[in-house]
Amino acid sequence: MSTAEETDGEIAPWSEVTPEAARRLLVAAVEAFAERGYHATTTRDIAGRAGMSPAALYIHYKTKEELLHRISRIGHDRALRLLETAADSGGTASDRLADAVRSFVRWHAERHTTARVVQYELEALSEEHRDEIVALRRKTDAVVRRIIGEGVSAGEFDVPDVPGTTLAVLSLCIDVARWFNAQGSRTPEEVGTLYADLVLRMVGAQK
Amino acid sequence: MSTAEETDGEIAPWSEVTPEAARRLLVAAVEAFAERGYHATTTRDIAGRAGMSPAALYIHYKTKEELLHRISRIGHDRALRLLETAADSGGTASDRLADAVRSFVRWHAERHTTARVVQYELEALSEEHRDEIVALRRKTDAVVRRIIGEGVSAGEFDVPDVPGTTLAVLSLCIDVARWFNAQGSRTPEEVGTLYADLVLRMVGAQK
DNA sequence: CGCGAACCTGAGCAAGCGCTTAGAGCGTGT
DNA sequence: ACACGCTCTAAGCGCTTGCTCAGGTTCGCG
Repeated sequence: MSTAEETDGEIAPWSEVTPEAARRLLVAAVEAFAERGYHATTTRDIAGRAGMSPAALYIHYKTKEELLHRISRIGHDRALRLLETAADSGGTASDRLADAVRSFVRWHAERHTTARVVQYELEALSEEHRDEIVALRRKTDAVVRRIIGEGVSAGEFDVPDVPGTTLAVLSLCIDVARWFNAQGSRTPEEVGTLYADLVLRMVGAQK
Repeated sequence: MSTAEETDGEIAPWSEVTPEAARRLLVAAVEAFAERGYHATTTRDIAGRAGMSPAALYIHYKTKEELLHRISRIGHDRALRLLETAADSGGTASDRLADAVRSFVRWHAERHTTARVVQYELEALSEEHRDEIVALRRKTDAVVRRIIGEGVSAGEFDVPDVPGTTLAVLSLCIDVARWFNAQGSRTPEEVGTLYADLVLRMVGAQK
């Protein structure tokens, strides 16, 4: 019926999570958190989806919150790496910004289940864990701001308010996780391309 | 210490909610839902904030979910009216789109507490209630799409993908509720102005 | 004054929550 | 052969949850 590897219609990149039972629990938690939200999800539901008893969860994770933290941590790491790869590739600022937006958006669409948890359940984290995640988000922000700043310096972009525009660009991309529907008519690829174009317009990139 | 009327630093527009005790409960619920989320909020917390016993809540509302529905309904009505007012005012499509975005964004920033509940707690609603709210959202979408469509017809805008761009514009505005911070450096007015400019760029409006 | 309606509280119920514990099953090293 | 460590379960503990209900207070109105 459902293999542990198949979620969101693609191979789930949870290979770093071992052993296999811990990964199954984590994937189940992602699905449950995305569907109902962290607080509305019970540990019994998570364990059930993973085909285990409720107690099995606590062999691999100390608390329900630790599960959320692990998910959030891995997701943020992945998203940040996507952006950094695009930012460090060669090409003009326009190329790099378009690349960054395209891959960032594609990730949020393809893996919207994960992204929803990663982006919208921050407040359910403990204080220390939230601080750690917020630091990752600031890095994300810095990467995009740098690209836009370089585009302005190079005369490629026309942006009166760099921090504000950075915020808007990231906000636009992140919100894809909220509305994207796999049953909808747009593929992640299409949304990525559309958004890259829109963002280039926002920064007044030369054609 | 805290009057019932003062929330978000402005006069709360909950005047349609009577009697006063029901309004106090509703305002308390908005605050609590915005802070912790619907599922993490207890009826005891809501009643406590309103200075009442837990049982008092059930004199004015049948369930906790009814409270959420009332909040969501009123909020969506208000947001939709803001957009319609801007859409029906005279002027070019650019003027109307800028107006719509500015007031819509300003509302999401000024009343981000309410907006957060309105925009991010849809899934906690019962099926019928959610259907009702989704219908309002479709209306919202239609208003913005109409403005953009008219701008394209008039030759004011250059938009290859009208539905996609509409989605992106609304998504951008709505997400303000998530990140806006009253303690931050930007006023709702400033964010509205910035966003109106960004959106005009997105639709390729003539300068 | 007295009556009824509207409003609110204290106490608490049934259900469900996160999490714990005792112990069973089983593959592995010696 | 056997003890060990790892994984998992059945049962359930203590607590909190949404919600109820019997009863008290307050008020407008005759």
